[in-house]
Amino acid sequence: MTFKVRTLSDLAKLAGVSGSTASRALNDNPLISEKTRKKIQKLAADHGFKINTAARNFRLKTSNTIAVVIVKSSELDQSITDPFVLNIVGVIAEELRIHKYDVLLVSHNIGQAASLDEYFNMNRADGLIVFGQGDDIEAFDDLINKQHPIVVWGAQSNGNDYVTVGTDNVKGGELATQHLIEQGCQNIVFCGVRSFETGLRFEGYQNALKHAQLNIPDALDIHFTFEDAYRVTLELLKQNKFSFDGIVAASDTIALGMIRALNEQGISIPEQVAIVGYDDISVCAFTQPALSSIHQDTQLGGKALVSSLLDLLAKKPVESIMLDTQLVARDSSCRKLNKT
Amino acid sequence: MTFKVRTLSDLAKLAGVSGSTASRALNDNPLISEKTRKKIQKLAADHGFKINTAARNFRLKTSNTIAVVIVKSSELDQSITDPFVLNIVGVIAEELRIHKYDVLLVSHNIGQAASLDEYFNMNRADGLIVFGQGDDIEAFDDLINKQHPIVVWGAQSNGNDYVTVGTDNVKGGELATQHLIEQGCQNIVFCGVRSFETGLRFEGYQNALKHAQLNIPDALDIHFTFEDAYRVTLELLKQNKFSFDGIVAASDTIALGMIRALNEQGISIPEQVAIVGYDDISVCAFTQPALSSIHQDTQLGGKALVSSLLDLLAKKPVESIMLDTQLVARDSSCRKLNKT
DNA sequence: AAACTCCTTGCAATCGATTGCATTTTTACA
DNA sequence: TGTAAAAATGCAATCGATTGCAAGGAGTTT
Repeated sequence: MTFKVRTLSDLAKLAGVSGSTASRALNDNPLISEKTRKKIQKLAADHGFKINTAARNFRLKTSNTIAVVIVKSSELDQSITDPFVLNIVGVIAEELRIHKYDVLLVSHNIGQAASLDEYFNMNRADGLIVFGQGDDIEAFDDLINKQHPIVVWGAQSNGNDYVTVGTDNVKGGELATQHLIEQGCQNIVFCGVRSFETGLRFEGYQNALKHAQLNIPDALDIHFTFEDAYRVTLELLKQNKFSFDGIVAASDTIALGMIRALNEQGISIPEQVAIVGYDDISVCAFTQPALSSIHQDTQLGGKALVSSLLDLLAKKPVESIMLDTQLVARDSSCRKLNKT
Repeated sequence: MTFKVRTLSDLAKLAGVSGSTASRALNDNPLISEKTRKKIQKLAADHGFKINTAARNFRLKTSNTIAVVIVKSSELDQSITDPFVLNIVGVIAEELRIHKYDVLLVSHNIGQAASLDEYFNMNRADGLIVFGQGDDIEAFDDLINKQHPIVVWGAQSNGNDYVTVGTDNVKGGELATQHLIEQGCQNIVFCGVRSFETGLRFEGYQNALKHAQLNIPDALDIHFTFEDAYRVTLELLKQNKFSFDGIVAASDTIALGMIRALNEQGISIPEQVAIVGYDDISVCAFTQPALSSIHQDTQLGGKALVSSLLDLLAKKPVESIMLDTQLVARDSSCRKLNKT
């Protein structure tokens, strides 16, 4: 029975060489002769020796880790359980695995004292992918130190100098609204709490309404959860304050919660109220009625985030990316128009 | 302008003490006088000094990290994008953050040579939370080294000697099936590819049918995605091979995909076909018809996984946990029964 | 004031892998 | 065979924080 080979020098002793040789051999360094290399590599494999990553990373001042940071703007912010965010995180994890990076999953309260720098100071991550620009873009921007390799999911703000990857939120808002207008809606409401990203969607929504010379009602403040959307909508309906014939929802979760409430109150979709969601999460195609939505591709988005970050890490110049976005029209918004 | 305080000895120099004193001061070690401690802590705060975690972890042979490992049994295994899994991962991340642990998110192909031991050898994780017992329970069990602090989401297998946390899958299968029987279904089919966990659900389903002396049709092999469920169901319907009046789906994603296909073909739910899903993901309450489901509580589950793991790390004795599970009956399965 | 505590602080080794430079071994060529 | 060049290997320092042990200093007791 051989003894347990725990460290590099254990391995070296076993092979009758020095630690340096063993180290270089395992790293396929050509300084070491082919023969010695093979011998040591075989020995390592036979004894199930695995390099101590902690020691290695420490010595090399690297972490081989990318932190995916989900910033919570408030206690009510449920981003970390939103299907869209979780889905894109899944894509990122898979993508980074291919590039041999570890993924650290972190949720960070925007209130907490520390900035995101700590992940670098503490040598916990080589780079950051950040979600959640939230509603206070300046507070958010302060978190980001442009010296470090960071990519943010979202949109460019006026003064920000970090790299972003996201979709065209203004266009998304426009597309959704235009589509409803084309379906004959006259009184279209925007639903979703204000954040930097939803603000842009709201802007697009306003553009479309102005262009069609339609009235712009106050937006409904709804958090990004089924429950809140359901609650708020039901309340309005019961109070007879729901006078809209079209809804642009800031996310699919919101749209689905609203649909539920509308259905319960016997309001037909899309005839009485047409509705378009946002994100195009995978259930959309499978709800009843199927939910029209603005498609944000999680595969594309996740991969773009990763490749931009890898470029930053490689010191290559990186531009922010705005991915295209498009409307996927389904039953929840498509009226069979009678042309009279 | 003060110079950048990067290391502990930078800080020590600045304070005019030795590195050891600085280290102890920051760790609130009572060996150091109150006065010195406060002084150094203030200095650290003022200069934004953060301990280098990599160095610290290396010295202390800890990682302060829990790896959440999602085992893929095959290329078709989409676990990492399944809403239920992602949701519980979100809960775990939040919970571990409270306990000051970092979360490493890993997806691991069951095929790949290395066992899960590597995460310990390489000092990357202090403990593991593992998802995905898959279909080959022996292959899975081989991955788990009982010497290490590991908690698995799922069920106890015959020979396994690791700690599991999960819900009562047999009971879940039974509940769903009994419910459908009570609703008057005579020909109930089980839908979902075979895995260790779904096998147990299938067992419960069989128990209920046997008890009611009903026929047990062959289960339908469907992967855990909307798309596959939709495709398979549509195919059967078109070939007139869909002769069931009740469906027990192994997951909600499967149920939703099937509902979509049934709807499209004009089959009414629950009148012609009643259906119960599994997991009770949050959309269930908001689909149309609302989906009946077997509730698996992600909050409870996530917290139980974490607390069991923390106990293991603290060398406390830990028993596997089987959480209770229950049926949430909604429109997709509740017929207005006419008692004649 | 000597002797003895007790309280603070510093010295130096340690964790395991990597790497610049020095040293030894091998090869090549005159 | 002698010697230079090339190839292979080893020595020892290094990354930054922690900690057992030693040492310095203040205070107390007889």
